[in-house]
Amino acid sequence: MTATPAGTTPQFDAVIHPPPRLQICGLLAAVDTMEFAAVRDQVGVSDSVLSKHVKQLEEAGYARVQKATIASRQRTSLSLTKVGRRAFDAHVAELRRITGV
Amino acid sequence: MTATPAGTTPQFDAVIHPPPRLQICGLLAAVDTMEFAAVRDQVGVSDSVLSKHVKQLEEAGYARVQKATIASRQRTSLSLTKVGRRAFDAHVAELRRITGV
DNA sequence: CTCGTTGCTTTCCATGTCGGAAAGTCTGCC
DNA sequence: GGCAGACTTTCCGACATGGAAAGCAACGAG
Repeated sequence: MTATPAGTTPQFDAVIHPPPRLQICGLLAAVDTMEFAAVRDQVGVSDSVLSKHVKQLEEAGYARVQKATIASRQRTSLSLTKVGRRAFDAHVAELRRITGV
Repeated sequence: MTATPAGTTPQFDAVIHPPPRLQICGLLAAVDTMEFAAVRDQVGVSDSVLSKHVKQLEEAGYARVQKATIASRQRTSLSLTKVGRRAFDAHVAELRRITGV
């Protein structure tokens, strides 16, 4: 077994790599949960585009979408799953390896 | 002016980001020059694919292709230009920012 | 109860990018 | 002149992406 510094086995992940999704994961990795609108604004994409990317992360089992109706307003919050967090960390480790940190 | 730690202004670069090119740049950034065949093998792509990616890096002014006939063998060596090196560093800085190092 | 609005989702579509396969180019050797 | 080596370019078919617009569900207003 090849031990890796951070404890993560570097692994390139095509689902995470594309710019918009790398950003989404980066944002979600820093928090527990973030609202759809906040992510959309931070990433700078349209509703439809964010929705589509989140869907891909969901299908990969990396993200979770929680809908709630709070104060009679629809609130959709996003978060990374445990698996997603690991995949993200592994991908980042791989990027570091590739870019020769 | 927003100063950046490493002295590089983070800047996402779409020419560098795609996996194959990120790898190529990563390899070239670590050396002065590397031979075409060596890069091809490290990156794990075919001649044609490497050739096409290198061409894109060349057109962006990031890579240099030097052909020489040494010992009656064609030797094509690749290297990053100063601009390419800066772009790569800036892109890596941006990746770090996004992935929240 | 019906309508308009908010907040996403899904569909449609026009581009773009990618990689594999195959043909092409260039150079030196036989 | 013909052939091999080392890339290059061309020709696709397969996807991936984003913008625009139509869909939907849940309210609040009238």
